[in-house]
Amino acid sequence: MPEVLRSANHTAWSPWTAVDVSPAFSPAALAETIDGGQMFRFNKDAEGAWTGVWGEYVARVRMGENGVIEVSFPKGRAAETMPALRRLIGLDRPYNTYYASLPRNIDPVIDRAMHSCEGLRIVNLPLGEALLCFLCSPMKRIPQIKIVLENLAQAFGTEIMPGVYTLPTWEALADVDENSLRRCKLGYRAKSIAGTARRIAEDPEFLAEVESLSYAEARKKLEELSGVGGKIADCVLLYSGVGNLQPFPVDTWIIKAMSDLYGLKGWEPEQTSLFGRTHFGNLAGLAQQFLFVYARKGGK
DNA sequence: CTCCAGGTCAGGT
DNA sequence: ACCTGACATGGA
Repeated sequence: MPEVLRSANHTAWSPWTAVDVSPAFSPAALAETIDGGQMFRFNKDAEGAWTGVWGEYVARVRMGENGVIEVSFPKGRAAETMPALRRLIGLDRPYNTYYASLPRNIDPVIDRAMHSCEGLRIVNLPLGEALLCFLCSPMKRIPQIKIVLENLAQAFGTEIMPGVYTLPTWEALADVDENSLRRCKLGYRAKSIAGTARRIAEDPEFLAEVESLSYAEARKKLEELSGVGGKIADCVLLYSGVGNLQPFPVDTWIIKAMSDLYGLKGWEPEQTSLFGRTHFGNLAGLAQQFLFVYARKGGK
């Protein structure tokens, strides 16, 4: 974590402001929403507050009294950052309705998973940023993904506050060779990022087109990119909001959860993803996130 | 030392 | 259509 963020800098940040939302975040839900594998750019400090960067925005978030979250912004930036943060973590979405629409009455597994993380939301990152983040993700633990992305931000992003860097744009990455990417500890994923940067440079409307397509078509289009298979395409679409809440990303944790909790022994990822979308309908991505959290906590 | 991690792809049946 | 190994890096 950058030094400037480690110690409270009262001149740089607005006072903490309570944001009352419904449903309320449980502490677990807040942690899982902003720092549980949907996003990788929020870091927790010694006081328990997270500081995060997305797009050109920076914000701090913490759990306040009585389960009400509190937020703080760079001084003078509250007016534009508050609505951006609300969009990022889904505060203006009807999650009470979403929760009531999941099949918890007929499915005790999803009911238990939802109880374990009351208030969980799905984030809405900029599409290009979600793509970059999940291209760094295969065969890495979440802490390692966060380190690699911080390396990329410091090497090729923009410093928008002392010690705070945005992720590089795809335009910026198009000018970076694969070996320079490897120095950010990307390993073999450097090739995917270089290839994707090249494709987007040749076809500047690529991401705008993805945003205009249906979920199924958008998924297919993203899979044209190097390093993007079904799982990463689903993560990119889910955590950017482009696929609404339909995508059901299937990783090793979801394979384990669906095998252990739903009896889908030996099912392939594509089969499992279709099962999720069929069983949970157009909120499959939200159900997936509850199951992901539940599986990682060992079913507690 | 060995094993595995929010997978994908190329190269073989 | 399926199956298999390779792919970088770091932590347990």
